[in-house]
Amino acid sequence: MKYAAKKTSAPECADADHKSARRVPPVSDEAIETASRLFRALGEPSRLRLLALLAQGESCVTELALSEGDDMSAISQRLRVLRSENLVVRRRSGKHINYALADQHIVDLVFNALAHASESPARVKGTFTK
Amino acid sequence: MKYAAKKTSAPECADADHKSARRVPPVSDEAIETASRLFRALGEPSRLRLLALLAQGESCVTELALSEGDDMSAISQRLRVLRSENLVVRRRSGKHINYALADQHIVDLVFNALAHASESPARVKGTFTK
DNA sequence: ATTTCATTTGAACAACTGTTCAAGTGAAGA
DNA sequence: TCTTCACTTGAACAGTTGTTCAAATGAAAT
Repeated sequence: MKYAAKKTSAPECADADHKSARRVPPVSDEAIETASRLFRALGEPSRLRLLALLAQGESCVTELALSEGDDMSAISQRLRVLRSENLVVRRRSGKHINYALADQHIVDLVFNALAHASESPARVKGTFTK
Repeated sequence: MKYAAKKTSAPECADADHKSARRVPPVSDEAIETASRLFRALGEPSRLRLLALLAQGESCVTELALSEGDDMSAISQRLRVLRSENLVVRRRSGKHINYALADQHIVDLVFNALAHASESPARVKGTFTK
């Protein structure tokens, strides 16, 4: 059974002094949608690896397929979803089509996450933290 | 059919001068795995909304359920996956259990993505750019 | 002790998404 | 023009994941 939003009296959860915190502009539904699509595109090892490769410089499908040890079709499918979220751009160069990360912002996102991942202490499984 | 990794001669794709680019330490498989799990957890509107709410300050399950107009069970399930990726922490406060974003790093990730999403020009569908 | 309140959990089901493969496209070279 | 090369695409299938609901837990109040 769903609750009615913002209806009943507030359940004074936290001690008042916690409600201070950050001042944040309300987030539009559309921004949420867009951001979560972006994250979802990043949320697949096979695609993230591709981005990590592209972070070293642009590369064509054949080359990526070679690095990944997978066929072009598979790579191309992955690049398709990355492209649909504007994470990568392509341009033709002779017989090949080169892909590159779309912009610095993406580079940062990927590196931040990878950096965080490299130093993060594995997943939590227990019931309660202390 | 899969290609053998790093086998055959390189397919001189890009013009040599593009291969310059960024110098990047190789990324471990584990970092990729961890980072993509993190992204996947963020890649669901329902969960991302929860994080956006928590970005305004800690909150209990009842409160979140009220804001979201959904039942506690649903919220709790979402918090479970957020917690399994260390995105949120919980602590008991009387009868309630309060959740909060795990650390500043997460706050940044969420805001960066939301900011980017708010100014990004929708998804690409066309075949070729230019 | 017993009940109640706040939250968690497991299981089932439906929806979604990644992979695979065969067929299609289109630029470049012969 | 015909062929080849590099890449893309649609469709099918399987594995994954979010939602839902009923039952379980566990701290606090009676």
